[in-house]
Amino acid sequence: MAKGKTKPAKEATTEEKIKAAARKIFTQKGYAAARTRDIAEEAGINLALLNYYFRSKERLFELVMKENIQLFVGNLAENIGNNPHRPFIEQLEYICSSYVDMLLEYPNLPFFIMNIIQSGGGNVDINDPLFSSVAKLRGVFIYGLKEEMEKGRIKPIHPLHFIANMMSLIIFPFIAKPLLMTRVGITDNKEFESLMQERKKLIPEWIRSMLKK
Amino acid sequence: MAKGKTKPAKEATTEEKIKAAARKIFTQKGYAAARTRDIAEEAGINLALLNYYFRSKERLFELVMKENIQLFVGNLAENIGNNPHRPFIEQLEYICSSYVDMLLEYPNLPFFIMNIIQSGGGNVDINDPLFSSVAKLRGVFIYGLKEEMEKGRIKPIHPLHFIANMMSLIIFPFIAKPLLMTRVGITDNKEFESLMQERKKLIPEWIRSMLKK
DNA sequence: GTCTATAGGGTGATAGAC
DNA sequence: GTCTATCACCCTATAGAC
Repeated sequence: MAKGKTKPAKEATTEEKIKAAARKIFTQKGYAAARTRDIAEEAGINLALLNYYFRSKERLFELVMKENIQLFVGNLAENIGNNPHRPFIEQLEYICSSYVDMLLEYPNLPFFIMNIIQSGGGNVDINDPLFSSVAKLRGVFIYGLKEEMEKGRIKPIHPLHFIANMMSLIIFPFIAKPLLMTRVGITDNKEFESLMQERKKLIPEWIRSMLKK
Repeated sequence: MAKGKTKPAKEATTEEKIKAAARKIFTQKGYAAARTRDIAEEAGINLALLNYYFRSKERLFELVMKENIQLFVGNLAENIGNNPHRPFIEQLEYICSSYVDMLLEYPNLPFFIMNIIQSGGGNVDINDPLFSSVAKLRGVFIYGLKEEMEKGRIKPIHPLHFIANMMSLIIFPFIAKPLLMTRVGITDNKEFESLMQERKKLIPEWIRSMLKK
């Protein structure tokens, strides 16, 4: 049973170490600024091994990229898609909460995504199935929004404004973190994180008040 | 009068052409991904000339960077600073309007700034005088916010949340433009721009409703 | 000032020993 | 599988002719 080529998954295998290091470096610096030597060093292995396991820098990047995109939109879209009948306001609360949690764990993800959107590393198609898994989110979530509008429960708003506002309030602080902190005079990282925790509750409230008639 | 070493500024001088090309390429791709060859080609000149006028890629970048940062925070902060007694709500409206206008003209600026914040090209000190010219904005603007809170005219809010929300709503849509457009099914650039125009009025309204007691 | 040619250094990738 | 050594290429920067 514990035979076969695949390892017992006890300790981190070399391949996994490289991938982990690649995720860290790529996510931190983007494709162009990241050097394979950095990744090798971070993984504590030789540069040649990187090309032994993964054929090239670009292949390695695309691997990391797809996993990052999955993180960024996949799980979320799936959860939304699986609960299509949850009340609109609860969907909203759920999204904010789980997204902020995810970003607290991977704070560099927004920069990474932004970087590839702007025409970053590997040949990214923004219409990739991965990205368009968000279509599910759009379908369900925007449908809920329109329903609320039609029933006259909220102020009319263009879907793009709504989506933009929600994403902005959730994601942007993580991108602008250094600027925000110096601007407001915060130096402690813990303080920033606890403020982000606050936003999990605050953002839905803010959005609700925006939509109030 | 029209003598001296400096040109009559009739046609674009070579130096200016290079700088313009550099701004375009650097702003679009960031420091690491930009190649001096791209810049030279964009400027329609030989690569050697780039090093003749500006000593190195890094010097050229720092030049562009400082001008971009100036664009991003300078003029705004100055205007705010020069009208410290304008009513709070008018400050807010003015900021949104002029910032969106500026971003419509330089839509890649947010990407550029975020890129150097994340540890981009030249040795950027985020406590640079240029950045801290924003201190002026902070000083005046946050003061206005606190005053409103003390007078009980708005709901209490942490200054970071307030600044973050304002910046988010203004800036983020320009960063996420491609994603937003596919998500909502917009293909025409003009439509996106006119939606951004709408936001000049909408954002202050949204923020006001957030702060309403 | 502007060009061609090339130096100099770094980066991704591979050959080959172990 | 893992390493050392090295190649081939690309990119920045400069030398030198015009």
